[in-house]
Amino acid sequence: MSRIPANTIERLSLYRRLLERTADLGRTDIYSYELASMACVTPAKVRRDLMNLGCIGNPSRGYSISELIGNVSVLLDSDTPREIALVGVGNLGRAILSYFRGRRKNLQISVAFDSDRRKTGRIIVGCRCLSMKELKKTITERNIAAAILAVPAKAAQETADKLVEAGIKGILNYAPVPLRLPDHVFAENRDMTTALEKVAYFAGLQE
Amino acid sequence: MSRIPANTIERLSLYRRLLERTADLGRTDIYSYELASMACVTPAKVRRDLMNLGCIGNPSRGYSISELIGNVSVLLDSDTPREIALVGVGNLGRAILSYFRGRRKNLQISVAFDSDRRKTGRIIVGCRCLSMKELKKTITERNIAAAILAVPAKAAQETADKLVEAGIKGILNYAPVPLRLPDHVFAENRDMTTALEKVAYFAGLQE
DNA sequence: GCCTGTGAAGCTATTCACAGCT
DNA sequence: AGCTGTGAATAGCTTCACAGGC
Repeated sequence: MSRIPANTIERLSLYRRLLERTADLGRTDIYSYELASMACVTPAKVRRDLMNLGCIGNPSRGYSISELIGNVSVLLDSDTPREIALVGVGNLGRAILSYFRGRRKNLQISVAFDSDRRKTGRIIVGCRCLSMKELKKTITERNIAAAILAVPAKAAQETADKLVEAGIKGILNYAPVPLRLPDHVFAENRDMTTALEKVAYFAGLQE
Repeated sequence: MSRIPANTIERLSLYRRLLERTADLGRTDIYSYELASMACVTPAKVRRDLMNLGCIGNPSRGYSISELIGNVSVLLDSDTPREIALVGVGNLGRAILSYFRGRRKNLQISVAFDSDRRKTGRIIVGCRCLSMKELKKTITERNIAAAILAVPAKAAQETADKLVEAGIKGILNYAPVPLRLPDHVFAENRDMTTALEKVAYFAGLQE
């Protein structure tokens, strides 16, 4: 499989959602400048992304929407629906559960873990919550490759270590600390404090 | 003001938190490789970042922690405490409110807005929630420069337009759609769907 | 004429590598 | 000896710009 830039992967995820909406409107083809306008990026970027995806367009009709959606899906969706694990069912964890509830079926949070006895064994926002003791066995047996980490900062590293030990290959990290992980585990950090400080900084620059 | 890369700004936010913890342990100086290890980045990156910050280190002692924290604070904190507005007090909005509650005083969510009558006029997670009608006046009068957008996808663009009209200069966008904004308004998109699909993709690559 | 596909150029961020300092 | 500061090299991403197709 050829090398597709991470930024392109992110945009392909967005394109797919935009294209699904466009297809629902009855459109069958789309020009790069139209998709660019919807995604708020440049047409050149769209064409380069679609080239990386392996799609070819037609100068008179643009790109086939169904072909684009299909190719993105081949790339982003596993053939078998992917299970995702959530660790940490606090305020943020619950918001994440409700956010993903009923979205793309190919990518569902299918199990959650928390150390709080009052949460374990229950179903929270439609998701079974298990204890931390059950984490390794569950993730290993169900062959879960990706997890969302929504635990407090001080528990983040030890929790990440458990996930790695269980065989996790990717972590979406909402804790405000970086994770020390082996090279073969992918991490995406979504620290809110950093994001807010960045926005405040750039908001202040143009006064 | 010289041009500091966005990635450096993000790391400086992280460095500051790590350095505050280190200072609490009684340390007064730190080497680039130590800070790099804590932040999970390379020492060269740390040195380059600190150079951009305008800090100079000493080969025998490293960098003065208090000087680093001071310089980051000059850069990231306004002289007057910044107010942040939150728009959308659903599950995610409330999680964000509770996350930032009691953190860095210089950067506090001081007002929230929602279109739901049952929420407006009340105090939710310690934050006054006002109606959308009060948005423009409140943000303009209090000169709020940055906002967090946590509304459903279909309300995102119109809400962003209202924020821009009120004079907002930066938006932290949690809605799963891109925002069409004038050039002078900074946006940081934190779409969870994209983030999760990216992690799932890269988690799948190393199997 | 207006679109796509893409080599080449341009830009930005990261890393190398080493002189200079203590 | 071991660190910092930084020019230069590298890598990665984006944009240009234009040949080619409908």
